[in-house]
Amino acid sequence: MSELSTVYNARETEKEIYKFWEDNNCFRANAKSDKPPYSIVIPPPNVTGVLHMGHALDETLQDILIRYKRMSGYEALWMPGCDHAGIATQNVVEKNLAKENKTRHDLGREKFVETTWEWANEHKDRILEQCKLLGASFDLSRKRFTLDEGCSNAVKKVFVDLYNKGLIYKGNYIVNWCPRCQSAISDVETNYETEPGNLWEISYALLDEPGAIVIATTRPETMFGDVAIAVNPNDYKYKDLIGKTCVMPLTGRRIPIIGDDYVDKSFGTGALKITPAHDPNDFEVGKRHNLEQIKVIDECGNMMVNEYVPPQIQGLNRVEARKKTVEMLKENEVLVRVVEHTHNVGKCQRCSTTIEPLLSTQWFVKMKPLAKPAIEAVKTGKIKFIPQRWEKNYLMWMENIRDWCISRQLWWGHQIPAYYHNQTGEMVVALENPDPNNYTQDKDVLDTWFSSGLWPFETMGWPDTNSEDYKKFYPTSTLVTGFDIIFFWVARMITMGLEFTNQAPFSTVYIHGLIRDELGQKMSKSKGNTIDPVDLIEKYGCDALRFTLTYLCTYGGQDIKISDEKFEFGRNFANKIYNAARFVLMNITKKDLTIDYNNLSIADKWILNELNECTKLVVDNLENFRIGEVASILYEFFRTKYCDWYVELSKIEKNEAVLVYVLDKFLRLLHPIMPHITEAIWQKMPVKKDEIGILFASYPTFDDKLKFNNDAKKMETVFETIKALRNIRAEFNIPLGLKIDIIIDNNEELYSQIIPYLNRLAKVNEVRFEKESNIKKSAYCTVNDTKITVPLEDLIDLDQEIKRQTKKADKIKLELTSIEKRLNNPNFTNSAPKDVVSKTQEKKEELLQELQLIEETINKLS
RNA sequence: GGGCGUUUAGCUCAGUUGGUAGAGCGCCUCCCUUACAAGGAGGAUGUCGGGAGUUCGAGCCUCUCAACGCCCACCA
Repeated sequence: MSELSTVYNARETEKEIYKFWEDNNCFRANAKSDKPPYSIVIPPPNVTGVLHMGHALDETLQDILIRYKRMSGYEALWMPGCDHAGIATQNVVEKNLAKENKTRHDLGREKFVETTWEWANEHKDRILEQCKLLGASFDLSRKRFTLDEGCSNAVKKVFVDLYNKGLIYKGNYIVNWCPRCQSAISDVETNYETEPGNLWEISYALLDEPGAIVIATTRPETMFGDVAIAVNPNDYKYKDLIGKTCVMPLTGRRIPIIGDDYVDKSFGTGALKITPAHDPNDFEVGKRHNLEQIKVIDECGNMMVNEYVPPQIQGLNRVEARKKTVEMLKENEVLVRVVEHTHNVGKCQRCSTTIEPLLSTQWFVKMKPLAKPAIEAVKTGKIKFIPQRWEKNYLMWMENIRDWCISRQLWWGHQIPAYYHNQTGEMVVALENPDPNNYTQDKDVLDTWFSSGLWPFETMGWPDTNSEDYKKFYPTSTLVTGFDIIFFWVARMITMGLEFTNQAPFSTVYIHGLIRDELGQKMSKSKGNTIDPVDLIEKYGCDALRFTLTYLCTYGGQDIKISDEKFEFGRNFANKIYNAARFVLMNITKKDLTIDYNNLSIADKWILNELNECTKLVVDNLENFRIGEVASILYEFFRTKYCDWYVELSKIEKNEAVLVYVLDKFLRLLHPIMPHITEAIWQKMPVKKDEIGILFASYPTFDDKLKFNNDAKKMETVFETIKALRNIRAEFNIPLGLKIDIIIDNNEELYSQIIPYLNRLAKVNEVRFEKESNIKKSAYCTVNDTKITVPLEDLIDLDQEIKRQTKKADKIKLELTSIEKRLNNPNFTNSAPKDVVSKTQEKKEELLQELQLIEETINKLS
């Protein structure tokens, strides 16, 4: 903190402070500590990732919880790390190769993986380094990578165990195939987009008799893989055709007409071509009817070269193939009509390429048995979602879960620990290759989410359940993430955690909203609407970024709309704190700053009471993950209570011990949200410090000895009075230089104590206590049961004052009417709780009294 | 098709067991009062999306309608 500048230099301070924490190893958790554990594992950012606003929010919230618990007597561990991000990383490296006109096949698998490791090692720390700019207090000495040795061992063990339990199997099924990634992807990695398309109606002639059956399809090129035409058995139009045979146009292949309930009579023509090798539903129908599976599109998205595909179409890519097929159908006059039809098309989440449903041999996890305990854990409350509504979402997905396709035809990732005998083809699933000379490992790697599903325990040393970290920090406490990866990640961690550690991997899942731009749109590079958190940090400071995000983060987990300017809010607050602290510290003259509880002014008691109330609220809200509320409570307390009133009052009469005490506690309360500025100021505080930094200082809690409710109430009266007098000054344009006299008709004991406050804060000259004042040319204000007269002579326009008072009276009358209506209603007085009734009664009396005072005033003026 | 969310001051949004509304930004007036103009003082602004119901009393609970958004399913 410079003594000169009135503007807080956030970046300079933040860099200095973060370095101080790092140099002192402040974030290193001690597995041998006696303190109770509190642990969070970071949602591992992709190694390809660059810090974005989503991370900024997610990391900030985790850091707040970690710092809060660290100050509250817990051994807090925040486990950092990165995800190897199979497809994403492989894409990046392949793109780099493409620049040299090479493909991964030019390098070969071994060399390619080596190259990818090089790239990963170079970039592995990039995003975690960026997280440091956010003030993250994670323990980098424990940093992990989902592809490191420990994680690899965990993955192998889990795979082998699941296989041995019969929960992993290899099978031939329809998968979502991305022709660009050249890999199968899972259902959750497939997004559906609505696209305009056509419904082509094609006529298949009946065999050996006149007539034809017309089917409708959105993918005519797959017709060559047809093995049947299906109709609904209850469809009178087609009923009689079941069992007959028809002839496929263009190829002349004969296929049966079958009946199946799956067919929707009302859609299209009511007749459906069955292509089991290229459509998941057709696959099921095909199985029910023991039909052949004919693959006609290959893994590159090209039409296959085989006897099923007409020569003109063989080898064409699927787009050209469709065109050509339609053309040929037209020529053969079997294209009945083309109907425009918008439909949903599966896209690869990574590269947006249209998915090709494809028959393929893949590895799957049988999810139903694994899901069961994972459902129970949430239903019984072992795991709680905040906000709770996400539980429903999670349960719905888990209850309808389908098997998880875990094999990927990539080179970057955990290679599947299945080994095939070179001669016999016999398969062995084991931790190690049983005999490298005779067995070859499965070529496929595992879905990235397979290893991240183990993240909470693989990072803690599992499968070594005796490791210190595992014993101390597992299960973890809270998981913080956005709702977009509940299925991808959270659900899988829960299933895997329960299966392999017999414990829920965390007890609370705190789900926050997503960051969006001002218009509520998702931020994306292609839209060009991204805001770079690093830029914001440079411009406004990290604490400002954190505070603003936190303030905007509501309990309901609503998405957060941001724009650059919104962060001025946090910056301004930081600046305010800096200046207030500077002022307080500049004015400390005493060595002994112990509070003398026998010698406190009502102002002192008021601020201590307010601090205490604020503390209670902050702690309650932190415990309940109402973090946005915490930010707003602290903002309100500091600005409107501490700065606007207490510090102002201290210019008149100060209690240095209380000034410092409140600032100290406030800094501690705020530290989890704004760690740097609070640390920087705290280091300069003249309080006894047992700890190296505020990050280890004890978090304040509610304290009975700070309860001063009565004095606090009196002080509120004082503030009311000052505000009322200021209001008079403003309304009658009384220049600040011109002091006013006031006449007070009541409550002399209190008012005589606060004359200096009135002098300074309302520019009052003389205070007189008189029951009756006869000075007509006055402005009036009432505070509770007290009338205050401000003689103004020529400064006052009496008509204006009458208007002012009448307006007030009207407002009170309006409120009185409503209150009286309530009180006169026997239903209210009988059925409402007694304290509500008595409070209403009190309110009525107060209003009546005030109204009386005002009416007297009006009468006098008129 | 199923589920969820949102609708409150010009804008962005709070509002925790139902007791008649708040903040930030913006706006108007005044003030460079020696911590802070990234500040201070004062002020204006709302039939709480529409309708119905429960209740003594509804922004909050129930039903219904509407608009916008999201998720799941993927009827060729």
